[in-house]
Amino acid sequence: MTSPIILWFRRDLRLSDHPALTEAAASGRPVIPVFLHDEVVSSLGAAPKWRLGLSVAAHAKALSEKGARLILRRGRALECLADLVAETGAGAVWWTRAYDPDSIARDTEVKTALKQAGVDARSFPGHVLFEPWTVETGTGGYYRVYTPFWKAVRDRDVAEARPAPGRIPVPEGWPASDDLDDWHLGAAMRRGADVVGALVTVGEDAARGRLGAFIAEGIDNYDEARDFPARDGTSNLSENLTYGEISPVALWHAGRRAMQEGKRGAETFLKEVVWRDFAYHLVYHTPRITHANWRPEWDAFPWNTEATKAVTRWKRGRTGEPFVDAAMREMYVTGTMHNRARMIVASYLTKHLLSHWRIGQRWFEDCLIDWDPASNAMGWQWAAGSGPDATPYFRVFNPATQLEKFDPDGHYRRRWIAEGQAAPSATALSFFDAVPRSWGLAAAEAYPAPIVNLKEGRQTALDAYKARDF
DNA sequence: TAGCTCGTTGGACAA
DNA sequence: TTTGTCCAACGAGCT
Repeated sequence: MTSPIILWFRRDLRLSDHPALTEAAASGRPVIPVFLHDEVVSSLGAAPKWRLGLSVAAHAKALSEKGARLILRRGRALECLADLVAETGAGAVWWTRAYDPDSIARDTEVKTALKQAGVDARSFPGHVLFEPWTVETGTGGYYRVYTPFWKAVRDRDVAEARPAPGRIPVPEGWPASDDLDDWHLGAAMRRGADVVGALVTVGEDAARGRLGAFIAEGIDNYDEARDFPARDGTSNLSENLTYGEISPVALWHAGRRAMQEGKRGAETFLKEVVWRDFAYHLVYHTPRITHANWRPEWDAFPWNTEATKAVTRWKRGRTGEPFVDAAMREMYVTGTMHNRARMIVASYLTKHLLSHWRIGQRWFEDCLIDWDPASNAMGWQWAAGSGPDATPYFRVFNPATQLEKFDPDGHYRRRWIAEGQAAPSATALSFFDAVPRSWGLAAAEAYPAPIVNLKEGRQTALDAYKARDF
């Protein structure tokens, strides 16, 4: 059989360690790489959509260097693929599996319809280390707690990452393709692409370089340095993992090798990679986690669901709480936020402001270039207390104490908060360049007083949590 | 099966 | 300044 294989790329924009591509290239049949601006892409937030555009461009370039093309189409996935099958005579449509509910709904529809039409519609692994149905508790259920999950997978064999195919067989002619620029994937990005663009690391080669640098310089001290937001102590690879520019398998083996070489922080790093898998494990087994309280009894909790002034100030980095504001500004300017800072702003929103985690989740979804449906849902529900984690309700992060502990020299604070500084840093000033004029912010203004007294806010939250009647 | 141990990331306060 | 204890109590997962 020599009919072409349509290789439908989604969040797997790489050539190496790509099981579907490897098998397609090895088949000898022509391969038609495709990326669709489909219903799932349409629903992305501003920053992830913009960042996706960069990734797609990089992937198209990488494919062109192999003599192939990335065909772009816009519309519902099933219709686009059915059209492409008809136009090219393709006998197969292959892709890398996704595990979030929206993607599963789309993929199920596609697979069913294509199979009915006699097309070899097939999905492959590649997005996670361990597919959700391959990890089971002793009684055959799914894991709800991370540590047992980690213990269940940490000693598993993971196949080595596969190199990119040396050659990708191409069809005799290429189907028509949209022009990526016409998709305007960055149109909703409020802050200038030039601001964030200078900070992103795009594409498979760059991601691999980033991993190499982290393994060489960062992983040894990762367990300690990762907690300090002003230090460059993390891998920063979430941005690349999100779009599949690098595979979790590549991270796994790099981490394992580092562990064998005695690098101290290697195991902590591996655990973080597995946390990402755990998030996909949860989203697969309990898809409601993306939009509803994982523990339904929390539906009775009196979250504030309104867009209050306090919520607006949280979004705009104007709470008067330096750690919270620095973090929210960091996210607005760079499209990322340090992990510890994510916990702190989430705790502040859901506890001190008693606002619903969905508000924060949506804002993150709009602002983060590394937005990921599984990790974000899990993280927000963990912070709020409604998630699959036995976090006691009295665990309330104190942003002031956290600042003392994890930013003792004030580097993070000064990096992002210009007000009150005689000579503000360029990064702190860049926030005021990035925000819309309608926000009416100026670096020369006084830094706002705290909108919530931390002690009172904590107590209000504790009282509300204690009074919950479930 | 019943019992046991433990739970990513904390805070406040006492000693 | 540092260290220990309590804040509650449940359910996951193991034995």
